[in-house]
Formats: sequence, C-alpha cells, structure tokens
Amino acid sequence: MGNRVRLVDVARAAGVSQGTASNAFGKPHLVRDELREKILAVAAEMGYRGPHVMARMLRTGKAGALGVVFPDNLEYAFSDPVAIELLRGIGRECAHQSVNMMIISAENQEQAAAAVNNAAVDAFLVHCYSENNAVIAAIRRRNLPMVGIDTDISGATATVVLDDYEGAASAARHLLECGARKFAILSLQVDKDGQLGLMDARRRGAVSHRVVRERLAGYHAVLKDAGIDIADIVHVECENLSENVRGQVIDLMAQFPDIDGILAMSDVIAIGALEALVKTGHDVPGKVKVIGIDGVARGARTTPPLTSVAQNSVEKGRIAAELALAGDDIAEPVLLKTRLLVRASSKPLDQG
Amino acid sequence: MGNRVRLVDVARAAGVSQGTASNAFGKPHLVRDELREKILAVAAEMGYRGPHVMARMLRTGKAGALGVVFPDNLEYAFSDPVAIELLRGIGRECAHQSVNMMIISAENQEQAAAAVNNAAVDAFLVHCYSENNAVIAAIRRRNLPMVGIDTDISGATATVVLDDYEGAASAARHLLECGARKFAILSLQVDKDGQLGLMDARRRGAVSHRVVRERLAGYHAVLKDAGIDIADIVHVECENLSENVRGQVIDLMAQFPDIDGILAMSDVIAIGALEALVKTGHDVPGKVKVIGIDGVARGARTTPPLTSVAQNSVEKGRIAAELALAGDDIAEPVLLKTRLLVRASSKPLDQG
DNA sequence: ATAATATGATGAACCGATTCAATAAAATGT
DNA sequence: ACATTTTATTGAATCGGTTCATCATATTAT
Repeated sequence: MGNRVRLVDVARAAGVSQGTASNAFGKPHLVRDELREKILAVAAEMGYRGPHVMARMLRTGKAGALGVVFPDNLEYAFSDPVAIELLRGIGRECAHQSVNMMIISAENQEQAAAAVNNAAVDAFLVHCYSENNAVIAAIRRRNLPMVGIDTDISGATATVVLDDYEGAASAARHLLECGARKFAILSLQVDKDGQLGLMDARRRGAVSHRVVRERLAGYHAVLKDAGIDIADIVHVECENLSENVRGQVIDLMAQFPDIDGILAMSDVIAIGALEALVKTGHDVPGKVKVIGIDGVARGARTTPPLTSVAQNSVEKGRIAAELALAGDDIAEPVLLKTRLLVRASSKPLDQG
Repeated sequence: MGNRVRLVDVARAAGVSQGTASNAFGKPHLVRDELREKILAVAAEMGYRGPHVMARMLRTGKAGALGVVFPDNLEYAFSDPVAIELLRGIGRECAHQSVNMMIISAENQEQAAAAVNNAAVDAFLVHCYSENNAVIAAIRRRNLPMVGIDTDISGATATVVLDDYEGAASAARHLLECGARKFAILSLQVDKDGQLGLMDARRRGAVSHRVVRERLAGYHAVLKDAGIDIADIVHVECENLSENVRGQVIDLMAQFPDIDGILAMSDVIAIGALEALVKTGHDVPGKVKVIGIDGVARGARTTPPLTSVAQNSVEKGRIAAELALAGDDIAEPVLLKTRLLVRASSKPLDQG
C-alpha cells in the first residue's frame, strides 16, 4: 500500500515545481490553462485527493470554521427552541461566508475547555456562559475573536444581547395595563448550583447572569413605578423546561392564590405555567394573566395562546456570527430590540 | 509586536530539547515532574498559548472532529424536529468521545462540496443525501469513514437506517384495524425537483430516496394483502412543513371526500393534515384516521393527539456517530426498530 | 560488583501544504 | 528597435508541532 500521494509527488510527475502545482489547485488563474489541466490530469491519474486540509491550515493560519460554544450540556442547546433559532442564524451566516460551524461539545466544563483547546477554528461564539469559567478562560487563552451572545464577558471582541431590560419592562407594563396587581416573576436559573424555588432578596441581589439581572431590573423598575412594593412580588427560580415548571406553578398558586400576573423570563417557562394554570382550573386570562419572553413558535399554539415579548433569535445568531468572523473589536454591545406580541394569555380576544 | 511564541522558543528558554517541551504538554508522564513544571512555568511566563492546534493536527493526522453533512440547506436541519433529535444524539456521542462536531453548511451543492473539502474532520456523517451528488462525491474523495443515516449510499463505511418498511407496514396495519378502507398516502418529497401534489404510478416507481421507497413499499404490501388496489390509493407528494401541507390536504379531501385513512410519511406532514382536517370540520378519528411516522414530541399536543410510528432519532444519531468515529467497515445496515404509538387521531380514546 | 532494566532527555526527521522574492519569457508602448 | 510592463514559473523558506531511534543516567536484580 503506497502512502498518500502528496502535492510534491504530483509536481514531480507533472514536471513542474511544487509551487506551480499548488497554484494549479489553489490559484488557478496564476497557471497557464494548458499546464494547469495537465497537472490536474496527472493528479487525477495518481489518485491525488487534493491539498491536505490540515497542512493548508497550518500554512495559511485559517481554519475556515467558527466555533460555537454552548452552555454545559449540548443536549440543552438542541432542545431549547431559542437556542435552535440561534443556531439557525449562525448557520445561515456561516453558509453565506463559506465557513463551517464547529459545535464545541463536552460532558463537563473541564472537557469543554479541552475541546476549546483542540478546536481548529478562526473565532468563537459563546452563548450564555458566566464570566468565571474554565471554558471562557480557555477561549481567552486561544486569543481568537470571541463574541458573546446574551452575555457580557469581559474581553469579548463583541457582544450581542437582547435589550433585556426594556423587554422585561414592556412585559410588566403590559400586564399592568391588563389589570394585574399581584405579581409572580418566574425567573430563569441564576446559577448552575441547581437551586430552584422561591428566591429571597439576597439571592436576587447577587445575580451574575446578565439576562436574569437585566430582566429582573426591567420588571422591577416598571412595577415599582406603578406603586408596587418589590417585596410583595413572589420570585421563583425555575428550570427552563416546561414540564418541570408545572409542579412549581401549582405549588405557587396554592401558596399565593391572589397572584394575578405572571411574568415569565422565557416562553418555555411561561408555557409550563400556562399548562399548570389551565390544568388546575385557573381562568387565564380572566383571573391570571401570563406573559413570556422570546416569542417562540409554540406559543402560538398553546391554549390559550401565549402573550410574549418576542425577539428575533435567528437574526441575533446571524449578527453574532458575522461579528465573530469579521473579528473587529466593538466595544459597545449590539442591542437587539424586542416586540410585544399580544395573545390570549394576557387579554381576552374581544378586548382588543 | 513579537510573533507568536512557539514551542521551540519555550524549549530554548527552558534549556531543554523541543521534544521534551512537547512531552511536557502532551505526554506529561514522560517528563520528570520537576522539569515539567519548570517548562510550564517558562511557557506561562513567555505567554505561550499551548501547542498550535493545526500544527498538531498536521503531524498527528487527527482532527478531533466529526463532520455532519445535512441536505442542501442547513436551516431545514435546524427546524425539522427529527433532524434536531438526530443532532442531539450525535452531540451526545461526540461529547462522550471528546470530539467536536463540525456542521458542514452551505447555500448550494457546489459550496457544500467545497465545504466538505475544507473540513478538518476524521469522519463524515451524512443524513439523507441521494447517491448522485456533488457533495457525496466530495466526501468519497476525502477517503474518510462515512456513515449514512437514513440513506444507503454505496461506499459508506456503515449505514444506520430505520426499519422503514416495517414501520410503514405497521402504520397501514393499524389504520386497517381501525376500519379505514380508502387511503391517502402523504409522501415525503421524492426528489429535489420541487414537484408536489398527486403522484402518478410512474413517479412512484422511480423513487431513488430510500426512506420514501421503503415506506411506500411497506404501506403497499399491507394494503395489497388486505385486498386494496394500489391504484385506488391517492398518493400526494408533500413538503415536510406542516403549514404547507394544510392547503394540499384541504384540496385532497375536496377531491376525494371518501378518504378515511391518511398515512403520512412524517409527523410534520401528519400534523399539517390533522390541522387541515380539523379546520375544515372533518371528524378525526370518526370519519378519517390519521397516522404519522417519527413520534415527535409535538404529536402529543395536537388536537386530537397524533397516532404515530415512533422512532428513536436521538439514538439513531448517537449510533451513527459512534460508528463513524470507530471507522470500521460494516457491510450490513444497522436497522432500528419502530414502535406504534396509538393516540386519538386513529382511535377514539374510550375504544381501547 | 556487574549485568539488566527502567526512566528521562535529545535532536533530527517529518507531517503537506502555501508563499514570495527572484527570474525568465512574452506582450505592450513609444 | 529598445525600454517597460505583464504573465508564468521556480525553489527554498516557512507554518509549529510530534515522534522515534538513540544515548545517558539511575535503579534493580543476581
């Protein structure tokens, strides 16, 4: 079994220099047509498989791939509808720029950091990682462009985030307009510590996760302005998984039966809440109004359909990919706007 | 600005050979603890970022990544629930083996072929590509392990497929048991030519796409056995997108009002059909019974809930990834079993 | 004390391309 | 006809590591 045919072998067989042979493949316009065809023919005859990808990478320093790093477990990324939209957007831009997408996957942080070290990519995209993290540290060490999505990691080349504050504020504003006065906030998880359930003021005060921090602030600002005491708001930390939210919301309503406005930090959570309320016979939106954030497709099909603060996650992913591949430093975070999407979970249909 | 610090620089500064410096990073057990720590310290001090990924790849010949190739546009892959499950399974195995996932994306076949050529991967996974295709040709030329999912490409290292024939047969059997006699088969697209709507016998006879061919054969075998003339079955080619199926099904029922059994080749199609039927006031399952294939999560939430022939797509992806990374030639396709999932779209709940 | 083995370190070869300054030949301008 | 520009080709340097046969030293066995 002969070894792999190399470019130098082709060059020799075709009677040209290695440089010319290289150009025949990579820069065809630099080689006379006739000669190029001859080289290609010789190559084909010898069973040459084309320039070796890794050798080319080493020499050019370009990997032709964008690294996409998702939070701890990848399975989550492929089950959360918002993450999938993000991936679609990233994929769209990658395809457009003829770059491949490298999904950095691992079972734990340590392995993820190793995966980052072994990834042949030109830039990294990081979705929702907290600052102090072995993975982020590994990415930093690579010294490649790094764009944060929904997170403001220091040292990022650029950052793309939702206008979480204003989005949350508009959600609160909407429920106030719908007449809600006693609120529950169903928060995304603040930390990877797995703690769930009621959040006391101390836990609320020490939120490092940008998305949660901003949304909380947005809700609070509006409600406070409306004369509502923050201490009267029930805060519950939820897993971002509809099925697991249901039980929490049933308990919640049993403990605080006068709640009439539910602000959920994601549609997935809101849908779980909606299902729990309907199942336990609460009148939505008659007695309780529910609003989520994200505007996922499934929200249009729940009963009742879910009101939400919609974002364009596909575009968010696309922009982030574009910035990462460009590699330019952009100090100011790119802020994406939200759009209020009123459906029946907050307002009866006939009411406007 | 000094250039990148190289391993050789570290070695020199630490007063050791390059080989030893290399071992300090890659094979720590081969270097005396004390010395290794010194090398690492020198490296840290010099700002060495660790071994260069591409150089290591070139030397070792290992890319540490699995290439995943999806059909023409990637957006589809990230919107089809079955494809996403597949990706989850692939991701799971990749994480388990500490390998990254390279998603090969492109806007058209030509670019996809180029993307394949530029992908630094150790193996390829191909989902649902037809045989005669520039992309497949490009993968073949790479001469790397190539595993086909739901497709039987010649020259594949291994192939993982659903038992489509038996799955479809069990669907037909079920609807017969439920009393259906006049059938419509809603087929997945046979070709990339974009042709939709009624399929004549000639088009049905020349199906190259394995999934469609096998499922069609499974349906037909059972129905023929039950004394049904294949010519009496209405065949409709549908896009795999619920919204776009609705109109087709409305037309279908207008043209053939006596249809009482709908065999859909995917749940996405079945859900579109279900929505159309309910919207136009057809009694499901009273007058018309509907069954899909796949067993996607959303099928549990439709009204009525969708009966389906379920498959385990996550596991399918996982197995395929495992085979690709192993790289062993396996002649016989790995055949995955289906499981009938009876819900209300085929049988009233009280009926058993 | 000597031979046999284990452990640690060395240094050159190699992985397979791309690039670029230098040169030769051909085309164009005056 | 001569100077200038354009086009093609060459060959050596370079990208940055890993590997492995070889040698030096330290440890264990007899």
